[in-house]
Amino acid sequence: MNRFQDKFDPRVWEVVASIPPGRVMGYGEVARAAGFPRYSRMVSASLGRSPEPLPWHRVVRSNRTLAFEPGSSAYREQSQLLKQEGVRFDGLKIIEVEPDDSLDRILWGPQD
DNA sequence: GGGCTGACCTACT
DNA sequence: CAGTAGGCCAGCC
Repeated sequence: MNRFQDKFDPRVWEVVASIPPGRVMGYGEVARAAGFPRYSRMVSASLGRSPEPLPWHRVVRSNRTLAFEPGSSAYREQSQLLKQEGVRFDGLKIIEVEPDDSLDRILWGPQD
């Protein structure tokens, strides 16, 4: 009964909520992580119907571009939210900021 | 049942 | 690296 729930599946919710700030995941990646390979389209449908506020802006296409039409209000909103978290853009493509502890190491020393 | 749609993906050219 | 083609799955006529 591993079946995607109508409207919204809590497993998708958990996966999306677990994406740390400054990092992004593809729709397909989220689907796999939630246990539903090839359900990328359902992930997008779920995000729009989430009952709770989710960091939906951290979910992007597998090619590292946003899923909205460039210039649309949704696109601007998502890109702004991502930039606030330190994500950089090279035109339409996202330059994912590495988990980059390089700076942390300089400031705080090796974590280990 | 058949056909179209969508915040998609992979493979191939 | 960009563009195209075919595949995927649930929801709604």
